Amino acid sequence: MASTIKGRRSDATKEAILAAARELFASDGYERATIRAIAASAGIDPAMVMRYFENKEKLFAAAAEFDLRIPDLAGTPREQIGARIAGHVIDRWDGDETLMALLRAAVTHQAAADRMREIFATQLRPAVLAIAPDEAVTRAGLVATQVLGLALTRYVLRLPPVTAMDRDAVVAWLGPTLQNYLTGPRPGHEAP
Amino acid sequence: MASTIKGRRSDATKEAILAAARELFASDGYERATIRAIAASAGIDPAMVMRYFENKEKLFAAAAEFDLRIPDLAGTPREQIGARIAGHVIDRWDGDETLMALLRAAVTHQAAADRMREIFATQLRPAVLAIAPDEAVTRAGLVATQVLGLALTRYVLRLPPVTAMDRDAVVAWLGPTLQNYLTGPRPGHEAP
DNA sequence: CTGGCATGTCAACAAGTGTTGGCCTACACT
DNA sequence: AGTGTAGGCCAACACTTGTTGACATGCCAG
Repeated sequence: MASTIKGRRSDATKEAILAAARELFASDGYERATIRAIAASAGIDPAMVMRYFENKEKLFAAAAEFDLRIPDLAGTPREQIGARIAGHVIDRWDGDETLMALLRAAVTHQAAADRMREIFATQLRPAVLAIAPDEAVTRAGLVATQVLGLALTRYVLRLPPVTAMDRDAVVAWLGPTLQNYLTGPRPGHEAP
Repeated sequence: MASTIKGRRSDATKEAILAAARELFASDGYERATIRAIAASAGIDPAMVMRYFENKEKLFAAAAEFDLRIPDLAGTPREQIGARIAGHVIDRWDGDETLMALLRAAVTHQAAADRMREIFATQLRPAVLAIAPDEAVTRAGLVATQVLGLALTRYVLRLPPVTAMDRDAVVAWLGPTLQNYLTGPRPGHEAP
């Protein structure tokens, strides 16, 4: 039996398939991204895709594995948390098309939407809980509305004024919003 | 020749097709909403759809005609504009599934995304221009990020904490955000 | 009644989909 | 050397899609 020391040759093509899948799921969505196109983009036969990932559903699940990499906010001053998150979102989104694949697919595909909710529940919600235990779940939901709204209009719909904003502008505008959602008073419950 | 006084009988089925199309485009997105399913939902033959609307593309265009019905804000006090818009969004969204059809389709379908940008340019942008001429286009874009983000998380992804918020909570949380985007100072340009 | 047009149905086409099984090739081990 | 096996390709399957053309049915004018 071959040793597992330096990885089998198949691991390379498996990774090539995953890269192609992420790219096509991101640009075309779940249904338009065909197995044949993914295979062609990876330079192999469609049957290979089925060999390594059983079916399209599981291929997507493997390609849509995603870590938000929410930064540790313990060190940052409380009043800068909003800006910090806004900046992080921009940075995280630009380098990785996985989240776009997930977002595009989640809109029409059940499993992708489930995954999105799962990421929310296991990654965003706990992070918010650490910052603002009071009404944490609602606050996390509000952050999601603004952050995903930015992603939708900027990377998917490409609304001109939103794509035109540079990193600094996004941080300057969205920072205060996120700050308020995270640490602002609960409406109707102003501090006395 | 038949008089056009009371509309031809075909207008009824044409409207039935449009209603079914809106419903299926809204719940399934562009590619998953098949002509056959739309026809079945309308209780007629698939060929009828082609007779009345040439092809799927044009059927969608007809079904996705949409008016945001942005209320006239001349009467409302300037500091309540944000809350007013937030409330209007919730109301407008619940009664009409056309916008959901548009949103779901826009994510994977080019023409739908174009339509979305067009609605932004012809309906939202002018309304913002009337309120805040300074930096109006950017402000309109920011409003779009928050409003579409709410729509996405609440009606499409159905993130539990977002669907759990009632109308009042949405207005209370999003109102100030929209207010700031519309009438707040331009970041880095605070009034002296 | 008879023609003609609007309204509708049926069956089929060509293309594209996910998926499968058989076959080939090259390399690692004995 | 021979051989087993992992990696890869080809052709085909069953099915669904948008779309089309031929054929039926009703209704109104003459």
